Amino acid sequence: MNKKYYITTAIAYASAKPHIGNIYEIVLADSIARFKRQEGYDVFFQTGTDEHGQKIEMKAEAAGISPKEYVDQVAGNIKDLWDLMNTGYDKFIRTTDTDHEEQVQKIFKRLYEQGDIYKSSYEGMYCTPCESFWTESQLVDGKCPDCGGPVEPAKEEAYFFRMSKYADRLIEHIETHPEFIQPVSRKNEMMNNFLKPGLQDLCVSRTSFKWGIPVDFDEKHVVYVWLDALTNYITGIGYHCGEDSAEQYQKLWPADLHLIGKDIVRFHTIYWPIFLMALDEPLPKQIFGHPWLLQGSGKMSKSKGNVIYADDLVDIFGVDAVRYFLLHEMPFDNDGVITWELLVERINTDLANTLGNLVNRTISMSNKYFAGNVCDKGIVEDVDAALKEVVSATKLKVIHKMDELRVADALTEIFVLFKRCNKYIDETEPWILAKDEAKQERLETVLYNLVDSIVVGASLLQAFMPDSAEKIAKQLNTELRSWDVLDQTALYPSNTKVTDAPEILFARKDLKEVMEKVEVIEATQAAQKEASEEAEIEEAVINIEPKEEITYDDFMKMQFQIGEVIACEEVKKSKKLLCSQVKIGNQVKQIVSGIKSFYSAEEMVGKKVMVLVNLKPATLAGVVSEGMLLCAEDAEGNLGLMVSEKEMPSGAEIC
RNA sequence: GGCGAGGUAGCUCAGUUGGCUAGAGCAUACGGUUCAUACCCGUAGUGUCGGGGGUUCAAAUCCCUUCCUCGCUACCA
Repeated sequence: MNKKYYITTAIAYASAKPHIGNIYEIVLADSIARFKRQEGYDVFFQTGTDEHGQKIEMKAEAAGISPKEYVDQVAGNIKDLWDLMNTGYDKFIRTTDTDHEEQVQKIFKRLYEQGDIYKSSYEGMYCTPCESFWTESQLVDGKCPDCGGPVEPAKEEAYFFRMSKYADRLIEHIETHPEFIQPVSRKNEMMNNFLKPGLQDLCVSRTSFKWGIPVDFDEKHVVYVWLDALTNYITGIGYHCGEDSAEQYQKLWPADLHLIGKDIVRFHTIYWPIFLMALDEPLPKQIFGHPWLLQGSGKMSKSKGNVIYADDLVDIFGVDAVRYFLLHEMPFDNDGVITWELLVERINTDLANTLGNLVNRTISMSNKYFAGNVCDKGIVEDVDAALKEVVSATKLKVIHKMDELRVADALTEIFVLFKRCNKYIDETEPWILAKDEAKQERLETVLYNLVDSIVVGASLLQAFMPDSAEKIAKQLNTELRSWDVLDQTALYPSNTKVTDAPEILFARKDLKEVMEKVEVIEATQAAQKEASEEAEIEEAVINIEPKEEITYDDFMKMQFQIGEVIACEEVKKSKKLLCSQVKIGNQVKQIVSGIKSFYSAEEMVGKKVMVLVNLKPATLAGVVSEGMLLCAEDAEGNLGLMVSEKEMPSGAEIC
């Protein structure tokens, strides 16, 4: 029986249409899966969607439909995109699948019963989109350290997972399995920032929203998104909590590779392994946190309006060209860049010139000289050996690169083969042979060698560009070769007739024409963005969790006054802090605030702002702060200083 | 502030344990060729290997120092 290979992608969050950066992951996973399959592994490739959480609940509400209707829609879109990219996954799991939900409930209960999960309460700042609680000290600029969005104070009864119990075992595992976290720089980050300082218990339930998997023995609670989402890797293949798991699970688990974005490395390399330890299941063999695909100068985001979507790319360039670009341009541990210029350049030079033109010229010559008949006449010359050497050695080179997940390098190796073919044409000069009656058989042999080599190259290309590989084989009227003979040559059946009407595999693109199409796309996007912004303005209110009621006396404890900023400078050791000298009545207080990204030190001077005066002084980044400047915060976390509606003197009490 | 990664041809990067004239791809220039999607083949480059100092017969490669970029993380009343 063949060795199994279980590969997964992260499940996509079903809140919006994935952009090209998200598509990278599925294409990468697909290529690895296809490659392993080609190598003879019994591959299982799982992907899917993460469909619970407050953010989806809110989006659905805004759209006026139920959360389930909402995620059905988005999950459908995501699946369509995956299919558009020609990805051959074996299972598309959705966290709203009933069998998944059922298992998550069982898992939660089991962990609770064995004491790994305990009930307590949580008090802190909550970030809705991330569904995460943060301590005041974790906040960045008063905002969510993950997404930079606004947080609001919240307290809730919650279940916690005893992470600390398993921390030592995890540290040991990571240290004895250097391949576990890839690339290694991620491993250092996890060890230094989370594991070594001491792992905190993780809150694993929520009561603040309903759209999640209910905790079946405590209905107020729904299961925290990560415990829900991460377990998809086992529930999707038939893990049965507390009883015998399906045969499929026995065969496939542990996973050979979890392919994820570098932003969720923490959840996959710390929480997920610990959940598995608690369930007494083996850990996945490897977790690869791939880099991002950036557009031009910065990370793509909808708010910047610079999002490139896969379907637009496919419209212009075709599926395989986009796959090629994604796989080729993404380096191993740095972020990659995507621009229209690069896209056009890459596709023209590699796909149209090197590969497409090679196939085309070879077929044309076969037709022109021998009516399409390709025959091995066995008239060998020295140059043939050099070609064959490269062709037969490529397979091994590709294997080496793929073993290290260096997909881009593997592709490069295959293109070395095609380039060698082009060189071979120059060396043998078929058009000169054609003029010499005596050289006809040599010419036939040359063309045979070319066709044979191209078939090898196309077969190697299959995992990365399945359609194109197939098309090439079809034009050469043959089948792609099986993996075990890809280090051999001269297997093309002699006397085969190639197509007499070679189709252009990859058309050269004119940058100008492409940019014209891009302008149309961007205009459409801008229009959509404007429309959605208008819609947002109408609903641009912010609801925060109500705090506990206070008495008038409580209120009177706080002293608010108007203060005039008379001097302000940046706090050197900090990225976000401004240090202001604020004149309040006759005294001057030094106040540090995290508003550097919204106000410059210069523009602060002269402002009359609202100050909480009697706050206990504290030291921030080595600077004493004797109060607090009050700000309002919008949905994006932007801060606006509170100022009086009428001109008021410094020191005026606010009551 | 802590931890980590990195600064090498115009661009993207490779450079094993220090060793011959520092490499590849793309872009550029020139030459060749015409079967082909104005394509292919060849040649040529240019680089203070971030700056400074040191070890060594010899350093992009080791040590020290300094500047810059990036990632994670902390503080941000």
